[in-house]
Amino acid sequence: MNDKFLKPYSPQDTEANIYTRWQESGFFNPDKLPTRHQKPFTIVMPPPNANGNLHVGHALAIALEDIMIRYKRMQGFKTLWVPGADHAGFETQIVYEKKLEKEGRSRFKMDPQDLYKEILAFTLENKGNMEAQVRALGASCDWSREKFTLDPDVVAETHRTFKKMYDDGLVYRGSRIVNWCSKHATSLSDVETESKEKVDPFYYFKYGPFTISTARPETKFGDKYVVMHPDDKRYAEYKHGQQLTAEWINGPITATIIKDEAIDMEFGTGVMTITPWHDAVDFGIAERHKLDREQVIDMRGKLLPIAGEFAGLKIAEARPKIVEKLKAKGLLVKVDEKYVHNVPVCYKCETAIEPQILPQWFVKMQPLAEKAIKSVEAGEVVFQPDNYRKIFLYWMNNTLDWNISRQIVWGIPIPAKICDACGFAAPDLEGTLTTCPTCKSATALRADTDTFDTWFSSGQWPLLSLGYNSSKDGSARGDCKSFYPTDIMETGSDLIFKWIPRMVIFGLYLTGKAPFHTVYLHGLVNDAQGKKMSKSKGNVVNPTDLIVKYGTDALRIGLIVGNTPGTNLALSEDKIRGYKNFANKLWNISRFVLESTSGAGGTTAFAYDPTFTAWSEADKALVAERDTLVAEITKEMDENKFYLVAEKLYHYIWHRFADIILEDSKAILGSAAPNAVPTVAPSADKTSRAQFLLHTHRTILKAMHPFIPFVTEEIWSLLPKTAGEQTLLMVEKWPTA
RNA sequence: GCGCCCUUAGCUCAGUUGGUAGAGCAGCUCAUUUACACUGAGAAGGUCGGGGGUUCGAGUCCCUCAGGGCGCACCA
Repeated sequence: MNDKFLKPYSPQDTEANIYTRWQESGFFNPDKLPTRHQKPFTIVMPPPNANGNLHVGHALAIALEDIMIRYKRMQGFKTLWVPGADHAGFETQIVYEKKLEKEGRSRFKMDPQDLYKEILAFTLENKGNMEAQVRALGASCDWSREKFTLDPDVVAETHRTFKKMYDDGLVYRGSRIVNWCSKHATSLSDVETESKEKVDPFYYFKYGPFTISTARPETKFGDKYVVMHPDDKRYAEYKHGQQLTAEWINGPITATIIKDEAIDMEFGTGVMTITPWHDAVDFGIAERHKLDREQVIDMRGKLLPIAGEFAGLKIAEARPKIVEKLKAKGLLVKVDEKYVHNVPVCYKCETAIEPQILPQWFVKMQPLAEKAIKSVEAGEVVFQPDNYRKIFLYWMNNTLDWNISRQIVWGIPIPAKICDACGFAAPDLEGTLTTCPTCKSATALRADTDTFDTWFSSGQWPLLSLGYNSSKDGSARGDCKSFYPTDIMETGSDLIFKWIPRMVIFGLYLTGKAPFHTVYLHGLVNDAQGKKMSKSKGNVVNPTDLIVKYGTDALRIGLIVGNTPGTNLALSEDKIRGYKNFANKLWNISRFVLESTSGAGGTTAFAYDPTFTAWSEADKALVAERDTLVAEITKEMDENKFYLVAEKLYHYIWHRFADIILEDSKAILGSAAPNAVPTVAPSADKTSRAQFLLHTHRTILKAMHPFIPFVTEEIWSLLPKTAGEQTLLMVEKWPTA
């Protein structure tokens, strides 16, 4: 028996060495696996943001994906787990802007190219840091295939997709209302906004013969359309298109009556004026009736000249002054001081979103969403847990065209030319357009300075990370040839909107195949009381700290047990400490098994015999019990019920194998070795029990390996091997009953 | 407003097609030069949120109420 067993198991002295051994074996790379590994099994890692440290949610994701991969690898699949790093466009730019702010700098005063270079350096530094943390978690991913979301081939392929979609009529440039964050000075997609409850005064004003109401008087300068429901009997005397004069903020205005069903007759007075430039509903009404639209607020949140004496003021300052003026003119009817409503805010800075009409690139969603719905309804993609299927379908049935232009530098540039003279806009991948094809102007034609929404490229990630290349249609397409479609997409449940639908859409659009057959969604990792971790509450748990204290194995299994897909997990340090004890228990079990089956002076009394079947009566029952367990957990592994498997194995190993079977074995096997220098043959009962311990010990190590890879691999390395056994446990066969 | 999820032992959670309630942690009582104190043995602890229904039988299926969480929403 190896002397290492004389000391307690030390994860700190073991894990890094084991990881090196795995990496040097080459087995993370599917092409280097032994020949029994033929059928591909693929997971693409959701690339962690390369802008900071991993949090404990990442640790859960890595643990889950690694369990899936290690299990399948042991079963003989040709496993590929593609690691990645995300430049995370908008998110990283915000992290960097905060850093600039602390240094008293601002991106608005910087040359965009310098800013890009600085963020790139920052990201590359964090990328290395992030990768080291992924390794520390034991991830058996193929680093030789690692992809960064700004790698040149990723950028080139994203550009080609943009062009293809434009050619197919699925991408267009349009002046539509978008979500504008005036702090970050960029537009945002609908999933990048949140709604927040606000209490504001709600004003009622006289507008010609009507009383209208609003929470935003500062947008009302240009309002010249009065809208009411066509069925509203109160206003039946007014006809659609009829004109009338109304006294308004800066003098009389000619107003036009519009009848539209978007109006809620129950709300307010049932009459409103519209501001199409700064309100999505109003924009919709204006679109339907082809009405004029005028900008009132500029891109930094200040009033434009249309506001007359109020021009140049910020919204917050202007609002009370405008109300004051209307009151003085006798147009203020009443004010509800406490009007509760939800306003959209930027999901990062909580600045109120100012809708603006901007020329941007949009993806036409409906035809793409229809394909995704069909695919999911046909069962080509299944969700774990199943209720996310409903959420997915609801989302796909209610799509709006997707704005993919961002006014930030950190991202993939949009390869397009825009003509400021005639409005021409089209992709120009090679940069060959120098004069506008429509109006022939050379001076008005410029390159688009915007970048893509990160999700435009991330949505293609299963393809991009596998080297998909649409320009070589029909020929070799990198790893996509053998590994696409992938098998499982494991990610956080919050990405059910932001990411999953886009991957399904792009996969179907570009290849006709959904990018994965299973979506496994994990929940949030909360603190021990089930409260969300946040910096302000001070309850954030850093995975690296836990690894240092308890070892990666303890952290991994602590994150898995009691964690069902889709539901949040309460993580307590006690739990992880308990699993550190478990790793040590396994260590001592190994020591006992080796000691009690080996002879004195290093001779082996009982060598592991894989073909042994002459079980004693007592051991037959134990073999049957173990085989039942193996059959159960194999089924549960196939169903991705890792929480059940981990718990069952834990219970069997500790409370059956160690507490009962090992204790009983002491009496059967005698004090230590049966006979160092055998004078009589060991009894049949002794042989049977010794073989049972040796067999079951190996079964336990193999079955636990996906969950606690380090300690099981370390123990495996200390076992005397029999012919046919692999040097590394990671490529041993998964046990069979 | 619409939708989804949750409510089971002190705490955190399991409980597969309906068939006599489970685990981990904490707590309690003992034991202890043991493979292992990173330990063992034992006991205790729940009318499964309330009410109603279906059924021979409901933690599980249906209805309803209450509490908690989350998501979506263009009532100006």
